[in-house]
Amino acid sequence: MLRATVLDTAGEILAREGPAGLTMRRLASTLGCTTTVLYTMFGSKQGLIDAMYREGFDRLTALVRAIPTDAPPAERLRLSGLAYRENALSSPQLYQLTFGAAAPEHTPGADAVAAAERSLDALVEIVEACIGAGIFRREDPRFIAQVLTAAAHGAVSLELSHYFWSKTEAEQRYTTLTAAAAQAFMR
Amino acid sequence: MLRATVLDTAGEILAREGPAGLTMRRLASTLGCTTTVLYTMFGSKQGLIDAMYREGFDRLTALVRAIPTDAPPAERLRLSGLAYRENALSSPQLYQLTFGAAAPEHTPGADAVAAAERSLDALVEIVEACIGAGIFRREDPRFIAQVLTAAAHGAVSLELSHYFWSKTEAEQRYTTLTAAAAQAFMR
DNA sequence: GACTTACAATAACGGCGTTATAGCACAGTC
DNA sequence: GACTGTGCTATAACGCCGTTATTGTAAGTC
Repeated sequence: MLRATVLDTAGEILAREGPAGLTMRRLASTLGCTTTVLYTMFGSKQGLIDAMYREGFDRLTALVRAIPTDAPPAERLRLSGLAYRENALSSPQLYQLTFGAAAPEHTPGADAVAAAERSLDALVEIVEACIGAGIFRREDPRFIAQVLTAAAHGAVSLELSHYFWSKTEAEQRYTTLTAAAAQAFMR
Repeated sequence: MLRATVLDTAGEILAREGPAGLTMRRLASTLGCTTTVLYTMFGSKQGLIDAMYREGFDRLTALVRAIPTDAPPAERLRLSGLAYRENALSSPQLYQLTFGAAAPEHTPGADAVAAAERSLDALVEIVEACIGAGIFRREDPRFIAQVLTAAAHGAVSLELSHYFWSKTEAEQRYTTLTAAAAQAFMR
C-alpha cells in the first residue's frame, strides 16, 4: 500500500464528503484494506491529518515557486496572490484543513509546521525581490509576508465560510484587501 | 433548566476543554441532567452549536454597539477594531466556533446567519459615519465593512492558530493590516 | 380530578478511534 | 531448507459519541 495512494484517497473523501466523512474505517474500506494498515502507517488519525497538512502546504509552496523568478517583482507578487486564492478555491476542504478550520484540536506536528514555514518562505523571497526593486520599503520581509498572508487568508476564509455575504463580490473583496495590504508597505 | 444556564455551561466546557470535549453527554452530566433535556431544548447538537453561534455574534455586536456614537467617527472605527480582536482573544474557542473553525460541517441556521448580519450592521453604521465625516470615500459601506472584517479576521485567525509564527508580533500584524484595509478606502 | 409539560432513569442503535489477537505470505539471512 | 522479520489479513473488543425510545414521576393548568 503506497503512502501517496492513501493520501490521495483521503483527499478525495475529504473533498467529496467533508471532514466528518473522513474516518479511518471509511478510508480503509475505500482502499480495500483494514484500519490496522493505516495505524501502522500513520500512527493515528492525527498522524494522517498531519500528512495531509504537509501535502496542502507543499502544494501551495509549489504553486508559488512555479512563478518565474525573472518576472518583474510586482508581477510575481500579484501572481502569488492569485495563486493563493485559486489554490484555496480549488480544494477548499484541504485548505480549511491546513488552516485549522476543518480539524480543530489538531496541534500539527513539527513536520507540518516546517511545511507551513516553507510555504511562507516562498513568499518571503518575492517580498525581498520587491524590496530590492524599491517597491517595498526596507522592512522585515518576514513580517511583510505574514501580513500579506493574513490578508489573503482573511478574505478567502470568509469567502469559504459559505454563508457569509454574497459570492459575487468575493473576488473584489479579495483583490481589494490584498492590494491594500501590499500598499501599506510601498514607499 | 434555564436555556442561558445551559449555554453558559457549554461555553465553559468549550473554553476549558476545546471542541472535542463538548459532547452532549458531558454537558448533560455537568449540568446534572440527562441528554433528553438537551435534545428537547435544542433539537440536536447542531441546534446547540447554533445557539452558541448566536451568542458569540451577539456578544461582538454588543461590544461594538457599546462604543459611544457621539465619538469622532475615526475613533469609533479604531475602537471597533480593538473590540474585535479583544473579543476574539478573550474567548478564542467561541470565536473559532462562530467563524467555522471549531465546528466544520456546521451550516448555521437562519437565526445564526441573522446574528452574523446584525454584527456586520453595527460596523456598517460606523463606516457610514466615516463616509459622512469625509474620512472614507463614498463607496458601498457594506462592502467596506466586509473588507475591514476580513482584514481583522485574517490577522486574528492566524494569531489563534497557535502554531503560526511568533506571538510577539501578533498585535503589530493586526494593527498594520486593519489600518492598511481602512487606508484603502480613505479619500 | 384530568391533562399537559418538563424532567428523570435506563437502555439501546450504529458509528467512531484505537488496540489486541491470531494467522498468512513473502522477503532476506544463516 | 529452516528461521525470522515484516507487511498484510480478519475478527473482535473497549469506551466513547450522537441520537432515540421507553417508562415513569412530579408540577402546574384548566
